[in-house]
Amino acid sequence: MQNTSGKKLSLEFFRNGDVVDIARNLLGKTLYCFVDGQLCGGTIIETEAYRGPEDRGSHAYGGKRTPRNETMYGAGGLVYMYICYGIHDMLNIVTGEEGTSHALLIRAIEPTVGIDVMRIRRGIFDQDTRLCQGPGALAKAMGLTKLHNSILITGEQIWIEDSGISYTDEQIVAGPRVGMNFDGPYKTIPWRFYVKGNKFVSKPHV
DNA sequence: TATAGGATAGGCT
DNA sequence: GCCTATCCTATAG
Repeated sequence: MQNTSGKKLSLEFFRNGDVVDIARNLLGKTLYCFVDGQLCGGTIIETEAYRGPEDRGSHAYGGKRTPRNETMYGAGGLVYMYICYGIHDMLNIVTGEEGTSHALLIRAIEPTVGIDVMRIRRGIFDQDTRLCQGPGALAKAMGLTKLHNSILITGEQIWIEDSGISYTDEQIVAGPRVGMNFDGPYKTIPWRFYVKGNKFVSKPHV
């Protein structure tokens, strides 16, 4: 087992504050997963916020509640996973108090631990920047699937640590979220955050 | 019960 | 840049 000497983020981190702020604050934190006996991890460098019932882009838009998105209504700190386009698993973290439905999507990390395992899972051996570049790729590299839905982000399988990395406002880009196929203010609201110039950020770049 | 479509990624033109 | 795999989910009938 490799060193993960940072401070594990508590449930309070995800329960207090606005999902948009939390998504932004996660940049620079380290995501770890221990799946199939393999430890993988990396620096979070791209996130998106989905702000509950008001947000047209959210699965919980208008207060919609179905078996798929039920996890979003749980207390902050739960992992919400679902499949997109029938192929890609997406890693989200629920925020806020129980009964609210805010969540953030982790879109990309810069791998630092278990890179060899990620290469095998992804079948990519010559371009490490692609290993976790995009939400579907990230989940695959980390070994995460919808089977991990509704587990805690503070457990033994998946957690986030503060390793002391922080970015200034000038190092963070806030732009429109990816894949918003509808009209209205939430189509372009700048709730996608990423580290400027980082080679591991997913396309499209703003 | 049927069917349209999606918070993507990779390969091809 | 465009195309589509692939399949679960939501929604309508």
